[in-house]
Order: sequence, then structure tokens, then C-alpha cells
Amino acid sequence: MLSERRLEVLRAIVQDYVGTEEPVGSKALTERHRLGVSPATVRNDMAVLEDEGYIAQPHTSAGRIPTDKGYRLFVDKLAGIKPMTAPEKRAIHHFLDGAVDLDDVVGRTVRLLAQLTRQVAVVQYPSLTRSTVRHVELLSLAPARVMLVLITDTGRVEQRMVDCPAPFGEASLADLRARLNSRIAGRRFADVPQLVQDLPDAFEAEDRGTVATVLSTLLETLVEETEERLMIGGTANLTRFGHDFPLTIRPVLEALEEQVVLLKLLGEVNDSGMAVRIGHENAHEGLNSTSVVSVGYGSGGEAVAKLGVVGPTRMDYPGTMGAVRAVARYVGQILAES
Amino acid sequence: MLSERRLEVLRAIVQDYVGTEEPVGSKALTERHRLGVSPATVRNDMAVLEDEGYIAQPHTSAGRIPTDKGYRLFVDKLAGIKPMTAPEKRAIHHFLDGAVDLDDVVGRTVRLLAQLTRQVAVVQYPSLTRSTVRHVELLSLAPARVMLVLITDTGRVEQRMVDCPAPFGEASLADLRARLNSRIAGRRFADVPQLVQDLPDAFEAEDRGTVATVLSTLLETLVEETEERLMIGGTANLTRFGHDFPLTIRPVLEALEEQVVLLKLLGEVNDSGMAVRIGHENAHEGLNSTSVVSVGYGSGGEAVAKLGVVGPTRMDYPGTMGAVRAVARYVGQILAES
DNA sequence: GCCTGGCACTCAGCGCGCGCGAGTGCCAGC
DNA sequence: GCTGGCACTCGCGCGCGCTGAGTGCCAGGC
Repeated sequence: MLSERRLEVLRAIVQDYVGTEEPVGSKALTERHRLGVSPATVRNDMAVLEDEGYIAQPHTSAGRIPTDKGYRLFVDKLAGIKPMTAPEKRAIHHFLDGAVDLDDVVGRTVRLLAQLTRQVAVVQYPSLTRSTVRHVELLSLAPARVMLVLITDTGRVEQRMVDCPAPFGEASLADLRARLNSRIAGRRFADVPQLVQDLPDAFEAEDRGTVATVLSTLLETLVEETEERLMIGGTANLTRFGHDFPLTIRPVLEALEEQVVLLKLLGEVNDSGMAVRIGHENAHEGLNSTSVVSVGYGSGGEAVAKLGVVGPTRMDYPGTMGAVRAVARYVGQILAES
Repeated sequence: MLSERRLEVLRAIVQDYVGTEEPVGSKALTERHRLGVSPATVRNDMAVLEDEGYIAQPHTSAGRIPTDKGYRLFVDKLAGIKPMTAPEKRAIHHFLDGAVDLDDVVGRTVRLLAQLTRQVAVVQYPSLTRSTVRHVELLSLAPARVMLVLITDTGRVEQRMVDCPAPFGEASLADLRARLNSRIAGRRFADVPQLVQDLPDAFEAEDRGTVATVLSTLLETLVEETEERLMIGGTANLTRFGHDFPLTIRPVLEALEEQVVLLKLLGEVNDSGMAVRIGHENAHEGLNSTSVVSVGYGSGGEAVAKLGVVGPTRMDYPGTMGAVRAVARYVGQILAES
């Protein structure tokens, strides 16, 4: 176990390195932090920290920089989450309050996060599986053509055309609409399949085929749209990632273009808390020199989607975590209100 | 006016520079192109081309590189549009054929374009103003709450909630729905306002308020959603823009995040033909060292939106133009079919 | 036992000078 | 008007030595 002071030294190294982007030496450390010991002592501590794998030297006779393991310890034990200041909070509210629809909320959120953290922001659209159904509407566009509209509690709307096997009367349609809504309105998407399972039985034989078709389209919609959408922004901040960045930036841009990768990235958040994945902790190779801070957000107590930022491992973790948390909370509120 | 041979020299310079990314000298030129004259002659021609502003030297005793003006001449007079080969065409068809909905079409198009040209692709969603109405649907969610759904011929669907000033009966709703559709189905969005102008007059006094509210929401939708969406992709190709690119890439990324800038960029296409904007011809400063190749595409003969690519001024213009044109044509076909 | 000041050592980065060679402009001759 | 020849330019790469931040180690002190 590392002594209190050595932890303090590690913290100082992380803070300085994040600030200056340059390897930090023993002398500079004692000058900038009141550690109460001499550079020589710090050097000894550094040697230990290096042995333990928390810091490393880019080359002999250079200062130390934190390793992924060092950042991990810093995040877990040494740093808290820096709360937003009042003005920052006001700015967040102000920025998000003008949103007119879901797309706008997500768009504003992504821009806001990118701006606050000066990093790349990723926001997932509220997912359907965890949402609940607000309303289902059916309308007939032609005798054997029905349009299915699905409205979620997060304000998302999905529509599908259904070509029916047989003409479907207005009365039957109204009947189906009423039955459907009474069964699934207010229920979670995940529960829908069993709730509608025996619905065709309630209809005349001639309508059963159509009812089944409509239902299967509904279920398809749930599955298909569970394939989640997301929005990213702040890619211009990639240019601040580092000096050697032709090599760094390319794989990151590639990763960001792959929705699947991003979803996995966010997916690794456990539902409640905030997740920080540092450097090689990210499964995707291209992101091995980046860290991801992500958190779930939702309209109620429950998370319906995730958001986060991607930045260099050398990032201001407390500040970033604070910003991410604050934005997630407020977006949750906004979704709840709408 | 430049002699035939000098134009030939310019063409050779552009081709070589695009290929090698290095200033091209007189000797190399005569070796790689059968110009039928000696390096000394080429040098004289080059001096003239430089006087006229078509080429420039990065420094004395280096080869020449084309200026924006040189590229302009090349594109206008010296190079055609390189048609896609049969395998390339097949690949385009294959890639786009699997698309399931509008989002998917646009998404695939942007990926395809980025891949074909190895540059950044931008695709605008089919615009509402130039689209026509396929169908309007009204459905009552509550006595005084109506949902408005608008379906366009390009498959786009927009919906809006309308809070009515007074309860609105099913019969009146059906009446309005029928009248609305008979008036505007198949018509262009731009024409809708006048077509519905006197519609409230056809209703009982008590319903007129509601009808007016619904109509104004409809008109709002047209206006609001004319604010056009677009999708970009292939940003990872930015890393191939040049060696000095920390400086180059940043403003480009910033420009790409601003939808407004991008829309303007594409907007400068005249409706029919293909547009190539080279370097400083782009109004936006950040894009002064990039070229934009764009073209309109549409489901019928008429363009409903635009697409294009953004690349370094040092790009393969004939090839890029060929790819952009081919993709635009095929996307147009797909939209027409669906 | 832990901290400290001192000291010798290491090495990346920087500036300098130099030679190479691609490329140029000019000129006299065909 | 084209060509070969020739002197000139200058960016680039290379090797060199210096500088200084930073280190590891050690002997002495609290």
C-alpha cells in the first residue's frame, strides 16, 4: 500500500501533467505543490510509483507522466467529481431550455457537452426498449394499407406502413386501436410482445391475418429501432489531443464513425453510476490512447440512454465528470417535463 | 490565350502533383509525359504559366504546384469527368440497394461517397420545399388534441401535436382530413399555403378556430422543416489532407460541424449541373485550402437535395466528379422507386 | 529509519554548418 | 522557336556539440 504522501505525489503529478501536457519533474513538483518535502524525497517516491506502474518516463532524464494505471488510481481514490459552479449550471439550463423537440434536445446536448469539456461528445438517443409506450395510432391510408404510429414517453415517434393481407374495415381498425392502447399504453417496450400475444384471438377469422400482420410490424419496429441512434459533436476538439496526433487522431475518427463501436463504448456503463474507461481499458484499439467518461440519463429515476465524452487520457477527470453528470441530470429533467 | 502545348503542360503538372503530392519539375515532366519537347522548353512554358498565375513555386529552386486558378482551368477546360467503370457501378448499386428507409439511404450514400472518393462526404436530406405531399393524416389523441402526420414523396415523415382551442369531433376531423388531402396531395410543398388558405370557410363557425390552428401548424412544419438536415462521413479521410495538417484540419472540422456552413457550401450548386469550388472560391475561410464537388440529386428530373464531397484542392477532380455524379444518379433512382 | 543536500551522469532538443542535388533562368546556337 | 549547356539558388538531411532539466545514488543529519 502506498503511503499518504506518495498518493499525494501521484495526485500532484496527474494534476500538473494534465495542466501542462509535459512530463513533470521532482523539482517542479515541490515548487508548485506544498508537499513539505525536498525534491530528493519526491524522487524516491517517484521511483517507487514507477516501480508500481503508476507513472513512467518517456525517456531517461525526463520527468514522469502518469500511466493508465496511475490515472485509474487518481480517478478512483484521489479525485472527486468537481461540481459545476452556479454560473456554469445556469449556462447549461439556458442552453438546453430552448429545445423544441427530441432531435433538438439531443443536438443541443451534444454541442453543450463538447463545449463544456472541450472534448468529443457522444449522446445516445433515448432507447426504445427501456421507454414506455405513450400511444399507438393506426390509420388506414387505403383499404388494405395501414399506417402504424408509435409515440414514446420520451417524445420519440416512429411510423411504419403495413400492407395488409386483406381489406380491413374502419370498425375493426378502431377496435384494434382501442384494444392495443388499453393493453400497452404506459407499459415498457420490453413487455409489449407478451401483452399482445393473444390479441388476434379476439377478432373475427377474416381479420386475424391483418391483425397479426400489424402486430408483427409493431414488434419489428421495437426490435429494429432498438438499434440505437446517436449523435456526436466537437470533433474539432480532436486537434487538441496531442502533438503527435496524425497517428492518434486517425483511429479515433474512424472509431467515431462506427456507431457500433460507440454504442459499445457507452454500453459499458453500468446503469446507475458514472463510468470512466481509461486508455487500454477501452476494448477498441483505436481508442487506446483516449478515455471515455459516460453516464446514463433518463426521464424518470431510470436511465433510458447514455451520454459521454471521449478525450485524451490526459484529461481533467474531475471537471469532465462534473460536466457530464450535470448535463445528464438536466437532460433527464427536460425529458421528464416534455 | 495559352498555346495548346502550354495547356498540355499545365494538365501534366496537375496530374503529376495530384499523384505525387510533390512539386513537379521540368525534367520529371518530360520524362513522364510524351510532350515531344525538351525540359528547357517546358521551363519556358512554366515561366509563362507562372506569370499568368496558374502555377507557383513553393520556394525558388523547387518544382511548381498548381494554384487555385490553375486547378480552375484544369477542371473547366482540360479534364472531363471520368465515368465509373462497370465494376464500380455494380459496387454502387450493390451498396445502395439494401437500404430500408430514408435514413438508411442517406447513411449508405454518405459512407459510399466517402469510400469511393476517399474524402469527406456530405449528403443533404431531400428537402421538404421541393418535395410533394404524398399524404396528410390527422388523428385525435384526446378531445382537443390532434396529431398531424405529413408524408412526402421521398418517404420522409413529419409529425406534430396540435392543441386545439376547442374540442373537435371525429366527423369534423374526417372532413378536414379528406378536404386537406384532396387539395394538397401530390402538390409541391411550396404551393400548399395558397391551396389551404380558404379552407376554414368550409367549416362551421365553432370548428373554424381549430381548423385554423391545425393549418397553421401544418404551415409551420413546412417552414421549420425546410431547415434542412444533412449527414457527413469519412472525416477520417481528413488525415490524408496533407503533411502540415494540424493547421489545415482544425478549421475544416469546425466548418463541418456547422450545418449552416455546409448547407451554404452545397447551396452554391446551380440546380442542374455539377459544381466544383476550388480553394479560395469557397466563401468560408476554414475551407480555403479545400475543394468542394457537389451536385443536385432528385427522385424525378428535378433536384430535391444536394450531395458532394470536401477534399484537398489537390484532389483527383475527374475521378471525384465521376463518383459524385454516379452516386447522385443512382440515389435519385432509388428515391424515385421507393 | 526517513529525509536532505550534493554530485555525477544521461540524454532529448536545439542550433549550426555543410554538402548534395533537384530545379531554375539565361544564353548562344541551330 | 526549340535546344543543350551552364552557372546559380536553396531546401533538405546529416552530423556535431552544447545546454539544461531531470535522474539515481550516496553520505550525513534529525
